[in-house]
Amino acid sequence: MTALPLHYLGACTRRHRRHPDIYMKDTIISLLEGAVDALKHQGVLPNDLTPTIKVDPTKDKAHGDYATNLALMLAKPSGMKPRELADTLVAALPASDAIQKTEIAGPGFINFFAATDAAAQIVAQVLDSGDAFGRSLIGKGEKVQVEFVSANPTGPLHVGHGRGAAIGDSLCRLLEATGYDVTREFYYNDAGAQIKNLALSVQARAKGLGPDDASWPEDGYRGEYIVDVANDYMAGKTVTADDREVTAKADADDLDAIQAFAVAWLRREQDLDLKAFGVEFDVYFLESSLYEDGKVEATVEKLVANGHTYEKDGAMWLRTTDFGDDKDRVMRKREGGYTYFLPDVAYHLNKWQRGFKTVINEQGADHHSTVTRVRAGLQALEVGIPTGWPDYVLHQMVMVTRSGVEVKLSKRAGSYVTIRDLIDEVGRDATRFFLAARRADSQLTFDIDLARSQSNDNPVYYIQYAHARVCSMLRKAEEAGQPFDHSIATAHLALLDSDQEKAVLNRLARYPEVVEHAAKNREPQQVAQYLLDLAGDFHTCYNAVKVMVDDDTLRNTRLALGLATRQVLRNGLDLMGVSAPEEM
RNA sequence: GCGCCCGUAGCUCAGUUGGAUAGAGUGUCGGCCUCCGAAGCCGAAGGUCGCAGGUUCAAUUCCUGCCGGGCGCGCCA
Repeated sequence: MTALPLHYLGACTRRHRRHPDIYMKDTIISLLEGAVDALKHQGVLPNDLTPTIKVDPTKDKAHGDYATNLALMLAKPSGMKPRELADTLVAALPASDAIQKTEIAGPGFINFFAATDAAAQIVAQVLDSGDAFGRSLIGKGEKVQVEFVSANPTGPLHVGHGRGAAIGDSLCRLLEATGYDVTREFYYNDAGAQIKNLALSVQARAKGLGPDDASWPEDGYRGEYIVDVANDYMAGKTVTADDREVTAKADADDLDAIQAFAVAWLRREQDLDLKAFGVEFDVYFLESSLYEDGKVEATVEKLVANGHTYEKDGAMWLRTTDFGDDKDRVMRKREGGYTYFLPDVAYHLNKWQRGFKTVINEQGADHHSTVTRVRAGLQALEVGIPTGWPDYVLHQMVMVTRSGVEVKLSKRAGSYVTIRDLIDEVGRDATRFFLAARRADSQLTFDIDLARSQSNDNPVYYIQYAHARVCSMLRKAEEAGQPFDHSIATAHLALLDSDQEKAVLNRLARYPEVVEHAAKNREPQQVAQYLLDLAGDFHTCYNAVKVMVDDDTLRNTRLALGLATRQVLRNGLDLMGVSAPEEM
């Protein structure tokens, strides 16, 4: 038995996963495969042809529901004119009840018009699957680690962290929905120079100094929260953060005690903000632990032993230029102590050793220079880590405007907009949606005035409103003594035959693919875009087709479409960490 | 100067990995509630997809070069 071409096997698994009876697109693909095979046997097409068959939903309903460019792709290798080949392919298509008719259009597209009852089966599929609709096992349970936010514990989280949190968490939800075993991880840089700066700042406040005093530490943190930390420290308070509890010594001269307290204080602060944002981590990884466990030293020794280091100007350098960097990097400073990048390498080695073949780091693009550096360091370890590991998702800067004026993001100035500000002013749902609904690699303008205006402009309300509308219809039906009857509804789905209803049906059918695509490309904004489209289709349909009619069959069938829409809206919103309210 | 990212309607942004007449929101103008929620719907107007080449049957999408903007180019993280 000869092996099947790879694409063919792919198509087989795809069909089995997606139920060709339900998913029109896969039905069409398998029909086209049948046609291609038939034409090969007839000698019309060359036998060694292994086309990747692409079927897309149409933009214009005049072009039917789905279209393929197959005839255009095969025109050259078959030596036929595109439209002629399209005719031949259509003639060779196996018979199917799912297709009402086909047309050949334009330069040689084949347009498929779905039979209404076949297309409408998606409603039954959605209702049967419920929360599981759109979920898949593509990831096969493979372990994936996503590191995101990873803010320094030196201040409250700002909008940039918020974007990272929204994108990172949504990405995790997408990966979970596609069958991956996801670990959410937050890396705390609690061992570097900026932490000493934090301790000095708190100490200065504890001694009653302010940023304008002559002895205020250079580059000290000026934010008001430093005062709060200092007051709590001097009051001998106890704070709990993640895994540890720290009680203040109330001694303004003990810098180590101040540092331990301040870090715990700010970690607690950040954790509370993240919780309010609906984001929770599985692992909080402390940079300091890498020193305590000797991981940093071990990493240095390995790099030295591999011969990738050298001494210069009293410092120790890593020859990262051997691995694609544009210049070598200092790993141990002249005055002793390591640069941040060394523990970074040690940390990522640790991720690898924990068995994560896929690691995704979600970070601000202002740190993109670390990408090459960390990868280079990992290569220099020579422990079999693949080139280009780990993956990165970098988000561009967030500019915040208020009253049309940019609000500067300056941690040192202490006047930046925090996640907490946004949650309090705009609400969690809107904040999460805004921050995750745009491509990570384009800059984002967050207009506080616009976002806080509680009404009209907010796209998330548009989606939530569609959800609440369906809930309202169901309540209405209950009140009228005509509760939804599932068995009546799903037996007559062919009644969903208006243009508006068909638009919703086609949109629903696309959801699993959208989730798969968004997860694969690490682009949560595709889910946001889809939800806006689905909500739009639904609102249009709602205005065009009256649901609460006297006819039991018609009413229940239309309710079923609403219910299926509600289910998909709910599933999609959940992927973004946004709630699906029953009333607004 | 070098590296990464971006440039699409007045504004904010999508564009399903190369498809047909480039979409949505917002803003402007005009319609739709004695009717399931008007936070909604319908219509109009608004574009040399930064510019110029190249690859292709087909380019907003891929390649090259410019122009413009952001970020980075620390023995900071």
